[in-house]
Amino acid sequence: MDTNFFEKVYAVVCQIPEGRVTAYGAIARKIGSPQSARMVGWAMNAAHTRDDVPAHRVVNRQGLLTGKHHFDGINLMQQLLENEGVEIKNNQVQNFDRVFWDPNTELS
DNA sequence: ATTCTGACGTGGG
DNA sequence: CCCCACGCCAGAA
Repeated sequence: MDTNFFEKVYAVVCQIPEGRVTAYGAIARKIGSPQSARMVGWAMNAAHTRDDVPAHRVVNRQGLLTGKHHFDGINLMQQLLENEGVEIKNNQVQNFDRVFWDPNTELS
């Protein structure tokens, strides 16, 4: 929470454009800990209480909505993404390559 | 203080 | 191609 690590994660996640998704590893890489992808997920867990952090836009490397179970409803994450124009099928982001937003590439 | 687990990712067998 | 193990850091029991 107070740790700068979470702040970094929030900063990146918060910058994810609407209708786009990113991966935990991509964020981890951006903040300087490419192998700490787990922490990114953990940070999201804490972030899920914050409205400022669109945790629903963060999926795993496969494009799977792995964290959907942590949301209020199992469909909430998918609903939010679909609402933004992201097509989801069977917990998987369709056209993942197209909607994928890499903070290292797009954000610099 | 110690131990385990966790919304991942990569590498090796 | 499928399965297993390791690494990373932080928080909770």
